[in-house]
Amino acid sequence: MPVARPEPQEPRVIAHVDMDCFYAQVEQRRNPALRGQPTAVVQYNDWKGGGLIAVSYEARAFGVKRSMRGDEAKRVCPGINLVQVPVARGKADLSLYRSAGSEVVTILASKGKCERASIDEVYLDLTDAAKDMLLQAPPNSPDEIFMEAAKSNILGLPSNASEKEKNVRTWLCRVDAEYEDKLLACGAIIVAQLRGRVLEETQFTCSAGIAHNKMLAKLVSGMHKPAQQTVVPSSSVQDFLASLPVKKMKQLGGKLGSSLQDDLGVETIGDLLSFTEDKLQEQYGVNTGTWLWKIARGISGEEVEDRLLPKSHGCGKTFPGPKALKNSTYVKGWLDQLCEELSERIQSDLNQNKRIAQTLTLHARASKENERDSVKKFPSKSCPLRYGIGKIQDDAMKLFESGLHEFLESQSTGWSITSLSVTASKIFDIPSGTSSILRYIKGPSSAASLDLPASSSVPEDPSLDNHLNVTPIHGEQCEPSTSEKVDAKRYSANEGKKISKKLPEVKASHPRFLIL
DNA sequence: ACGGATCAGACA
DNA sequence: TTGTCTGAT
Repeated sequence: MPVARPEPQEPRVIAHVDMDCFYAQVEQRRNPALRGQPTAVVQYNDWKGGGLIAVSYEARAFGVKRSMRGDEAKRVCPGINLVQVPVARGKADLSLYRSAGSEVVTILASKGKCERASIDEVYLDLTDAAKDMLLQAPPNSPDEIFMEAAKSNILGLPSNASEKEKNVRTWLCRVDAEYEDKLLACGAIIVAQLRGRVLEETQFTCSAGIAHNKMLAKLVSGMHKPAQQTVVPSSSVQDFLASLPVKKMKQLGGKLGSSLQDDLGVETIGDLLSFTEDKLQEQYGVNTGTWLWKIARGISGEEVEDRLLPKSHGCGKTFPGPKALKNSTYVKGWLDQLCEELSERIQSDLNQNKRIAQTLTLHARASKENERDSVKKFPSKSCPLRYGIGKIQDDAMKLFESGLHEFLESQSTGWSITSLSVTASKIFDIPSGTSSILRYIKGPSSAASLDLPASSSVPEDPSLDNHLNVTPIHGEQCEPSTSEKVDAKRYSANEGKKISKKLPEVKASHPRFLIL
């Protein structure tokens, strides 16, 4: 459920930057023959030509859409180039796109707070940069960047097609503008500059929205695509929201939005204005109620987080229909593959970013045969994460077995798994520099204390994993793998509570580690 | 009999 | 805190 955040007093300048059909651009950069050609990226192509996950604008012109199948795309656009997502260990491997996304983030983070919102999107807080510009070089002259910014779309600005750019130019450097609008104008110039750098340095185009909060920036970043940006002056907010279909608002694309339509007869955000805050709270609770009341008025206090890296790493695969996994041997095989990729990714995160993941979670979907609509869910399970491919594989399998027993408790003859995933989460920075903060303790086998190699290089070779295993200290009985049988209780929440009472200091912003 | 693979965040 | 659920891309 959405929650309202306290609203900052000072006007902020927030941008949402969104890469245009990102995976398609990545493939077009990789293979120049695809540039300017209708192109789509598909994953797996054995069934109906695979599923489209990105469609170039050349292909969209033919009516090709995401969520089409490769076969269908070929029908509406026979000349389309279908590029497959790389496959590794029998599953789609997105690493190519992840690293391309990192290239972009690195550039976009250079002008202020930057939050990685997804593999191809960021939010920026450009308030300080915009204020600086306003003091030192307020918009006026026709330099190059300014000319780019002049191609912005200004929401609510009357645009006589022919005079549009002139209108935008005058809007951008109005001397009599409100302070807020001047800040936005500076923001637009900064974003134009950043997008220019992204294009120069990566060859990728992106679109952006510039507004006073994240909600509005996000709403308009996709309004003019590709390779364009849109500004939302305060004066245009009410009219804009008034006619905006509720389902278009972030967080209202699902059940909550449907409930607004079905239960309250709300079709547009503007319709929300006729409800009191109390009424909305009564319907949806205090948090969601006040959130709804505020977004109807264009108010959103959500801050841009300073975070360039993901908070978790997950690997998963689905096994649709006939491909469902029907015994533990198959499950083990696929789980091993997934864990191998996961291990590789967290190992890179450790080496490159000095971050350690603390929790391993297993997720599965299952169906039971022979049972009238058995919609019982397969329970997800987690445990302390121990580094090293073999350990992760062992632990993941134990988690699966634990979940499977619970799943089958009621009864049932046959089961089959239709999706599997493993996730590493609770990722902490390793405080660098003064290693005195860190307390590394050798495991039970030997009792000396130990430091991370000062060179800061951590072995990436998986074969070395055995020598360096880092585990959060409160994962005391961190091994499901030592013993022959593992009781599901071992993973229960109670254990953790006891331990954290014993060691209250682990609640600090960084964990203490055990090296086995 | 799932668009698929990932992510984030709120709630109990 | 774990696990569930929602929502987004």
